[in-house]
Amino acid sequence: MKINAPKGTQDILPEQALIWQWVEKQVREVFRVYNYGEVRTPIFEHTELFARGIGETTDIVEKEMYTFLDQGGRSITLRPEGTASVVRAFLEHNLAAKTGVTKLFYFGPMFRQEKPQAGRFRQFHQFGVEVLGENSPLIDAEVIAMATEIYRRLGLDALEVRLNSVGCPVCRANYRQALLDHLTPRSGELCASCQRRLVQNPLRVLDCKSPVCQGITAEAPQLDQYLCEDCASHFAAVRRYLDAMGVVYMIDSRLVRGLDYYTKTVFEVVYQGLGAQNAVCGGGRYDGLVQQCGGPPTPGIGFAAGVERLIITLEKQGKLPELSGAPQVYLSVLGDAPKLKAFEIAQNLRAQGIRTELEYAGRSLKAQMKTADKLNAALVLILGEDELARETIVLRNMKKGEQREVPWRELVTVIQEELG
RNA sequence: GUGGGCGUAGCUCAGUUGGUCAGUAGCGCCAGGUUGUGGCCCUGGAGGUCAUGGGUUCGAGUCCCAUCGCUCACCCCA
Repeated sequence: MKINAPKGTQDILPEQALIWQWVEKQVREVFRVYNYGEVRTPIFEHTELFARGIGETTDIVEKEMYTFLDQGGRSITLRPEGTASVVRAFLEHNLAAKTGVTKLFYFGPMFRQEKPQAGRFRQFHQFGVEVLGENSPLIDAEVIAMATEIYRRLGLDALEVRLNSVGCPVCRANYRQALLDHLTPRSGELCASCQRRLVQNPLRVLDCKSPVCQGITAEAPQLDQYLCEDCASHFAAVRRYLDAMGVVYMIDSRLVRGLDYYTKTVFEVVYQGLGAQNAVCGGGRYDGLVQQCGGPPTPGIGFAAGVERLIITLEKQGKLPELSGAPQVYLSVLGDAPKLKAFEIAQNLRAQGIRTELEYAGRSLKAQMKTADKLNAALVLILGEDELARETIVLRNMKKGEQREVPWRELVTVIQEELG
């Protein structure tokens, strides 16, 4: 029986991997200039971390986690997101003591047991940042600007930044009550899922796609009218800074993200061309999370961006870069006698940093040339018995279709010239 | 977890109302047309239990059911 990759997972083959490497390089460069340090946390954690950090009643914790008992009977969970782990590491190593503000980024796989669809996988990859210990709205604006900078750098356009504020626990509670007062009398008209949301997380009714529910919530009180003075002025400052930096965004008062820990600023970057799963990046402020994870009161803000969705967007926009995995040199060998010498030459070229492929099987020259052509090798070297006797090798420039015989000792220099 | 669509060679797919239907198809792969030379062209070749298991029928890739897989959407999210 043939074994396939588990549902919702995928192999990234060499050709695709070039794109991944390129994306990762660009992303890392942005993080570098913004002075973020990388943190690599385990991909599994004690289940309790996510339960407490993300929120017991979120969909992620309730039904999407890969959880199992290890040999010692401890409950372990494959991380469904990055923030909880980063906060855990931040506290565990007391990073707050090292600098006033801690700016971290991560890049790696996440796991959620959902039914796969376009742009959604069970193992998917995110990069993201977390800033811990900074209250200033300036950092909110910087984090959002940095996210847009990444997409700009990758050449993407037509992305939209959606921005909102969900307030703090105090003003959100007030709003929640006001919303309940408005919705409860009309609960019978809401769609089935919203009737459930009304009990579990009323704010989520706001971003229901059902026209009926949208109609009802259109007349509902607006969250921004309930923000307390601190939250309102923070939100205003964030917008002011974004305006000043020239970041284009739209206020989306229905934007209420699904994770419990968000406070004040929330935002998403979406690309409409992606279908139902159109968010390429989501984040916000989480001023209560560190404390909830057992640390001192510490403000935090961050975002997470999906790599698969980013690459799909690149594809849809035709922005994939031209990347080559071709060898620079293909070394053809004719007959048995030159084999060892050919291997020596190949090893020498590799030591010089020249990407070199070697014929292993001893096929006909024609077959070897075809392979070299297929691999898109820039140069082909041919070593047969004649060349072996003369201590030379034939060097063929595949693009020009020209070739000449080169003494072994000049080979590296000549190749470097040919490769430009 | 719920619903829709799909499942024929490595890939992209033909395959007519069930009766040589298993394709001379394209690309790819291998070999040959050159004794030591690619891209174009020509010739030949390998490769499929038509996802799997039942059923209907004289007869099923073609109809029905189930299972599995893929896919899209809902839920939710990156």
